[in-house]
Amino acid sequence: MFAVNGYDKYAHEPFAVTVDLAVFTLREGALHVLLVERGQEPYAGHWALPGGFLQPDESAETAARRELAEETGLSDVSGLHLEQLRTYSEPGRDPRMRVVSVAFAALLPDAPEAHGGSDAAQARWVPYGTAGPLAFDHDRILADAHDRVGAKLEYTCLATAFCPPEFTLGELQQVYETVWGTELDRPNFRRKVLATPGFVAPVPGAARLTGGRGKPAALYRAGTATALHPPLLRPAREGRPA
Amino acid sequence: MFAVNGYDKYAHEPFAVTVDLAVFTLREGALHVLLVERGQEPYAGHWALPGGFLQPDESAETAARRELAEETGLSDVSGLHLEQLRTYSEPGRDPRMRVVSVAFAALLPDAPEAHGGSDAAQARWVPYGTAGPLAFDHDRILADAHDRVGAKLEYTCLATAFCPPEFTLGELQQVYETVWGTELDRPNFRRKVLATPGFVAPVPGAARLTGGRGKPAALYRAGTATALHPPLLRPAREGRPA
DNA sequence: CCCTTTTATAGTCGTGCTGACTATTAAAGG
DNA sequence: CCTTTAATAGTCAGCACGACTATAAAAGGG
Repeated sequence: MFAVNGYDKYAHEPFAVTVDLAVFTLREGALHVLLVERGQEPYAGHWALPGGFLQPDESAETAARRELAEETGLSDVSGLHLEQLRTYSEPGRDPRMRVVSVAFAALLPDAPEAHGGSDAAQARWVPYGTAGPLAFDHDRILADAHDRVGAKLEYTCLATAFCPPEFTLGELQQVYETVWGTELDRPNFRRKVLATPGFVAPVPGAARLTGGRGKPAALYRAGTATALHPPLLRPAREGRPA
Repeated sequence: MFAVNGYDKYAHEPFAVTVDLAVFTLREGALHVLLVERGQEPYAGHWALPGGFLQPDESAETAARRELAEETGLSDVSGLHLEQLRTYSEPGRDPRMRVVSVAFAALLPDAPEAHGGSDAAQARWVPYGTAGPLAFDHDRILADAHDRVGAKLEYTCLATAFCPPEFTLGELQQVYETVWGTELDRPNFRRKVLATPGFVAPVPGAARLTGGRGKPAALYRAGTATALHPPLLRPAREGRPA
């Protein structure tokens, strides 16, 4: 039996607990999200965020990383950035049963072509914003994830999580521009990043020559810092002061 | 029976879902937290964060607000700031059973003397940091909540949630100083707050005269803005550049 | 081989936010 | 009436940031 005497004055109901993942990557200068196509009702044929049930012996973080490995097909997801977003628990969010879902955002430096992994459902990278209405409340979760990632770019070193181990400052700037949907001044961005200790570390003598048409760019690695003091604020939108 | 056919390839286990609340207020210039004393094992006699089980027909937010009303004894908690922190789901966090807990932070402008509410367990305001080891993983939850609140003071108008409907700029400054544990320059704080449109709105002709010894301070209400652009950054600690 | 294009990198200049500091005003208390 | 206390006003320098210009180093085309 599930009930335990003397825990609280309320009898407690059991809930199904799932994890849902908003997995972001940059492909060809555009922000992409990993989606799976649902094969069953409800929302059969709709796209949804990858996810699955929490198993008895694992935490939500462990389950999220397991699902991430399964859906992306990557063998090693241990170094990837995975961050808990929030938990969605509205009673009607799954029409069949009561499901409480812990949502995560994951950031990938490069996108291997998605495949179903061990699941039958196919997974696909979709440009952010082009997916039609997603199943359940996944539109909301995805929008919340995008907001969170955009906000964390301002005051953390999160942007390097989108980049391969060695990257140029131009690639790092593209992360900001793509996620924020704005353009940044290149010399100013460079000055700001280099002036922040621990944000990036130069790779001595290395330069990216592959296919570039202009002057080869110096390569950098992610530094040891995690926070940005002061933050790298995104440009104020119209109607917003300062 | 709880299982539903065809949901996913995994058989899913049921979990108990609770909400835990880190309720903060300012009493006599010090940050206080609402704690309850446990009467039963495990952790009998230890202090713990208030909380309880999620009921079948309510979301975590609804449950949190219900618990907040019960534990504080306040009749109207609808205007209080309540914010989801994150979800704690490590398998061993409750020694008896598998419990997934959605943690919230709540901010109160003024602290009514706590009482047990409808619960038998007594609730008490405790200065932040003075409580001994809390039950379960509640020390971690409380520390996470404090971090979150401190960080959100920087870039949101959250500080007004600690203040009564009408407050002075000195009281608002005390919120920052108390939560951050630092002192701020009064003229500079004033300049910054007044220069941020929508942070506070003056109450025309009103001044706080009660008991004050110096010049009476003008009264303000919370403005319509929610975010601070640019943010009000806390002073850099030693060893931290910029 | 030169010239254009492209991209990275270097530097300049002015504005505005901020920290540190001083001065003034308006109350209470002895 | 003078001191104390706290709020409010104002000053000044440093620096971060936006906007902008200039130079360097590659590829490509005639």
